[in-house]
Amino acid sequence: MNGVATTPARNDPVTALLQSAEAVFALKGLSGSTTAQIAQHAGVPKATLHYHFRTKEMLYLQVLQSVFTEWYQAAASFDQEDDPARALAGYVRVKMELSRRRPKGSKVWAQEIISGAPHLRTLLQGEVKPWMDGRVARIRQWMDEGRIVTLQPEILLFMIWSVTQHYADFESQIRLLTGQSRLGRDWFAAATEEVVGLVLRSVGLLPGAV
Amino acid sequence: MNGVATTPARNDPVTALLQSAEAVFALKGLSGSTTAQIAQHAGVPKATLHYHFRTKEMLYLQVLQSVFTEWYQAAASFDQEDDPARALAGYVRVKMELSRRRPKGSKVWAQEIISGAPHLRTLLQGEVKPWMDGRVARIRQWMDEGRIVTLQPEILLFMIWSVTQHYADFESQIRLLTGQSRLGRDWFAAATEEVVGLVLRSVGLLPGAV
DNA sequence: GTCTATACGTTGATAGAC
DNA sequence: GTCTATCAACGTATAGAC
Repeated sequence: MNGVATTPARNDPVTALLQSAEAVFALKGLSGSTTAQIAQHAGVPKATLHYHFRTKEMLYLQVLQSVFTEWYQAAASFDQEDDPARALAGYVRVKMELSRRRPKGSKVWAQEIISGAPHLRTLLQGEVKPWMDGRVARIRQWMDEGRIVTLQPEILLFMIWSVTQHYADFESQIRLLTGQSRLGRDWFAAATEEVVGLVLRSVGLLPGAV
Repeated sequence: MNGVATTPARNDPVTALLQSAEAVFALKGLSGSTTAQIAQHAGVPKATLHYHFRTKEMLYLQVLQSVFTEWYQAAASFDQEDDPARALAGYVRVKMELSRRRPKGSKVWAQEIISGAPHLRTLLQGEVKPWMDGRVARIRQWMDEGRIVTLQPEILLFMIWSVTQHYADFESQIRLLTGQSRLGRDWFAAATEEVVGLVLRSVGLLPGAV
């Protein structure tokens, strides 16, 4: 192909097309990607793509939806702990693991948001917003109980999202600046624990060294 | 135009084209943007674009270079203070201010990185990397002197970049989740101080509430 | 369900008048 | 320097054979 790392195509053309679409959309976004690229990457003719997904946009929406579903399930880890340190650390670790395991999905999401989120408006308002409001209430309770410092809860969530997704979205920059050919599992594990420490200290958990 | 907020065109076609290019590239990236869109947004015929910038890619490179130059100058604030709290707080404030003032430039940069940074390889290795190495040395010194907690310095820089640029790149998501039609100056100022607090606490500066 | 062939609009870039 | 007109290449999507 053309700059797109080849992924072995599954026998199932739908699965192969979804995977290939995620890879191609991650590199060029919706409007910059072509159905020819996606089809070639999946090892099927263009017409097969248009048979299973009526339009390029339909395929794109399915990729976005799939990424969101996985993120949404991962977010459940936030609620499984009462202790703020455990809840936040767990959430950060899950998000970092998703950045490592599915960086292309994160990149598709990021480019859609950067482009003004025209295809995510309803998803953000209908599903992400209510989830966030619930988490905001919990964070506020921790603050009221004096368990974490007082701040605008949304800002904390934005920090966690931006820092963890950075390791997926800006992976090429990180690689170039740290001189790695790819972000391996060990490096990622070490970075994850550093990020956990940063996040916990940032809300006043963990003792500072000063 | 088509989803692109109209910016009044300058009399100077080159300036108008650079501004319009930044706006259009921010929405669609290099391959998703068309010279027709950029020219129309600037209020000039396509041929005028190709007269002043030989190819679409040349125009794109000038936008990227311009964004980098501004970021690089802003980064000087990092060195003007010996005290880590002042240095870090100042750097965060400058980066947040740039996210507010020039969000489109940040978005162009972000999409280029997400796409694998094919046009930024030399810039990142030749200019950003050396700058980072210098800053890493300073951070390490602060750690050795026990003024901040011990961590991988690069991770701290990545956090500052991701958190501050998030307010430019993911602005549409933030707007939808916080119910604002745009991120105004006052909201941004408040968010900036929250972020400053998060960053300072994350390295053990500022007392935690716990 | 899968493919080849193709319709038909859009694209980057230029030619050439002013 | 600026514009209108134009072109060859490429884009999405479909028709219709197997």
